[in-house]
Amino acid sequence: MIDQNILEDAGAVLKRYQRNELLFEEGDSARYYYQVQVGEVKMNNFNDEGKEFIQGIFGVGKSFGEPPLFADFKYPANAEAITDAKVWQLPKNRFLKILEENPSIHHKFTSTLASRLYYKAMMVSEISTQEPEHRILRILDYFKKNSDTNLKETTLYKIELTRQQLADLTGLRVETVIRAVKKLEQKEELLIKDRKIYR
Amino acid sequence: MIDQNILEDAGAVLKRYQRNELLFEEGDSARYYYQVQVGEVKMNNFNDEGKEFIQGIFGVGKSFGEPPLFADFKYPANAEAITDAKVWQLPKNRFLKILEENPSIHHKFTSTLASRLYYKAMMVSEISTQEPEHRILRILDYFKKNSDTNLKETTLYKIELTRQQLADLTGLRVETVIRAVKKLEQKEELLIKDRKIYR
DNA sequence: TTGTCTTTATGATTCAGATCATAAACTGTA
DNA sequence: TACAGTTTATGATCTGAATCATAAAGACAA
Repeated sequence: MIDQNILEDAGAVLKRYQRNELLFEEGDSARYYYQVQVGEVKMNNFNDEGKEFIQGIFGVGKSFGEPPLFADFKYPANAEAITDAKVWQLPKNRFLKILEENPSIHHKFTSTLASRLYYKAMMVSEISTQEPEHRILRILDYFKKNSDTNLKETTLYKIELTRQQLADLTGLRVETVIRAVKKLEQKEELLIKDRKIYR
Repeated sequence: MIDQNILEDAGAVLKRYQRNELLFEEGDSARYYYQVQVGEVKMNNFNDEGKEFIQGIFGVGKSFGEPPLFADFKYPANAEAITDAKVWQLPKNRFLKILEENPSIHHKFTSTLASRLYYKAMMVSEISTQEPEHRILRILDYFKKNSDTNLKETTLYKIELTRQQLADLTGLRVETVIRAVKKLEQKEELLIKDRKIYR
């Protein structure tokens, strides 16, 4: 995340998007740095049959879609507003200039990329070798650990994801997630209250 | 990749490993920067039933295991020598000092991380939504495109991976890879000569 | 309060890829 | 040149998650 004042000074524009609106598509050239001011944005892929896979969900203060600004490739996924949103948009060259002039900001982005690699390494390994219940617990724990609200390990964390989103994040089907979540509730690995999952 | 002279000046040590020897394990703290001088190293995970997933294969000149040096987390996977190998090993703080003092090197690593994110985003999406043949073609094309030997798109590229490695990279079983590869040969999407795959 | 959309729920059936079993082809080496 | 280990190959069977079908519960707006 880059400080709002720095963004404005560099000439960033605050764009509005409606729920379900696309910010960019898989295969597009990367021309801007994006940072969420209000709302939520997801990055996703669709296969030939229309099955969705969610690469990541980005909330307030989070940036996304930077990798192609650092290396030379097209977007590997789409970006879509999950809710109505306001998103800072800064041209690539100005973004890179900020990094050049601020080694500490550059370092923070390197660190962000490293964390995302960690998440992806975890997910790809889970998806390719682990069963549904295992995958779901893993991602729940990841979201809990990386939530902004700093809570102890023992306190319950409310998962702000639908069963469908959990499915699209873990490569499962929504029915499978529903059934797995119920089993996990029976095993007391999680709690369901008002249809919401707590872990 | 960091220039050998810079590595030596910074006090890097060239370590020897035998085929199948472990360099570090999942869960270990990251204390060194690693760069392959001779041979090949893979990073992998095993699930409870012992099924392997290969996160990446790193040949001569390639570095690996840097992400936890930038952010604060444990290794998400093991590192194992595929062949007898010599690997540069440089303590974390000296590695970070090199980056601080050489913005261009820092930028190159950011770019490397971005490329790896691209690979992982591709693989996780493929594995979660695509069929075996599709997955295999995707990874073959990726290896072809990223091979050191610069060849045209039309020339044949020899895949230096066993069926088992392809399976462990794509989350499939070796029998499934063998069968899928044969089908792809029939469809003339690839060529098999002396059991080797060409694409 | 009616109607539309989204989300969660549940049972029945199907099927692709995993698993199991077995062996041939090749590689390296003692 | 025999032998142990690795890699590729192939058929038979199994199984867990996908798929299909259907509906109830909740959210939201008109």
